[in-house]
Amino acid sequence: MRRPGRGEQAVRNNEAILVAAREIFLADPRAPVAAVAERAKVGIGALYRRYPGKEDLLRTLCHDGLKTFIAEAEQAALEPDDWTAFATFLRGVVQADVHSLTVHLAGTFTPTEQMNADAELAADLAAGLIERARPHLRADIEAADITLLLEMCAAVRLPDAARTGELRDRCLTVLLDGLRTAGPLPGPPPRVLELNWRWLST
Amino acid sequence: MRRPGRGEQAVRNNEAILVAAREIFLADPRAPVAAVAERAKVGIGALYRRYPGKEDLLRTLCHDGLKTFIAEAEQAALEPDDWTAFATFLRGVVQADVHSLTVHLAGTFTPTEQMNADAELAADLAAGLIERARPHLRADIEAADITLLLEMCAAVRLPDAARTGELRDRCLTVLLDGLRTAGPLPGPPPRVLELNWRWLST
DNA sequence: GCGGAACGGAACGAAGTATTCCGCTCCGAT
DNA sequence: ATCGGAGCGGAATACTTCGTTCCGTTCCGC
Repeated sequence: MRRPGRGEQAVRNNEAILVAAREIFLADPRAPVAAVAERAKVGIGALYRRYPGKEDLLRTLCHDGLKTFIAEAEQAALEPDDWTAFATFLRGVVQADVHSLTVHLAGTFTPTEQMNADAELAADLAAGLIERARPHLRADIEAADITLLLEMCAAVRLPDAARTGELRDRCLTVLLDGLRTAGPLPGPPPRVLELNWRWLST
Repeated sequence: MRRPGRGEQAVRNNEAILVAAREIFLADPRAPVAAVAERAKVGIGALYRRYPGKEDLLRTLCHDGLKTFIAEAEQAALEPDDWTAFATFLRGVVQADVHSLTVHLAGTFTPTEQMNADAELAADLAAGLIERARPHLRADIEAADITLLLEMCAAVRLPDAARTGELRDRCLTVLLDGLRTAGPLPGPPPRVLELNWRWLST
């Protein structure tokens, strides 16, 4: 079912804009919309035809990331070995770079109802994986700690995306090994509200 | 040796501006200069009397961070136990939040010759501490890896500075434990040029 | 050929912000 | 008392930077 000419271009643009937006906004969350259009090799008009405004584009991007997170969690949950499931989950999420989106774009748009629901689902799935892995984890690790660790991995960032992935995997390995040791951790674990501050209005 | 009146205020402002600038620019590297003045309870004029332009302020701030880094390294090096020296160094640097400055402000100004020299000294001091700790570290850790781990800790950030410090310590503990385990790490370690890309001109 | 869907990108207007400028205040010396 | 000027505050200036709109053009499908 091949779409010829203009129609074909339109379909390609749909994709190209999202890919470009991801690259641009991951590199700089405050980048101008025009930069996305340029990267996508598309006129600004073509972009605004699809998204009523910048905020909608950001929202879509972030929601996509959330869906990826959920998909990774569901995928990893299929793994029978508890620790492997947990590690696979973390590696998948880190490689997908989901948290860069979340961390950088949080607060730049108001989430939809659907996004909130998905976020809750995502949290539940993650909690399940962590619970399964708990026997292998140091005693005082909580789910909220994992969020923090994921954000830490997202902080590893180079101009070269592929290399960034390699280095993140390297860092994540150190973290994972650190999660299995026995000693106590200092201070109380993060509370949910402490992790969600980016979303608080204003 | 008390300085009365205007002179007293001037001295206080010197400090107030730097403290305010640190807080403001750590929270948002692109914050307007006016925000610093407001936070410091100082007129913009008072600020521009001291720094010819925004870039000079940022440079000063970053250079101060570099000096802090050096001081922490020298301080930690006094510790006789190799591992304790290493851990003390990392905890000190993380608590001082040096890397937030580096990571966020890199590229917003051109470094002075003195800064480059200090940066080299800092690298040497850090390398010395890492070398001392090497017997306790997993085999394939390199100095450049430590830079990355410090940047990761800097990514932990909350509105409340004190709480941020607590959580960073928590995360750093996981990392430190991960650094002592035995397994191999995936991928090649970061190269120096990969870590310095933020400084490359435009 | 025609109509309209889709495009590209110039132009517009609202913000935001680095820096300048100037009138005012207060200290210290004469 | 008075005066000079160091230091201050913050309004005004002069741009720059975007988000968004608009319109002429292109290209299919009929």
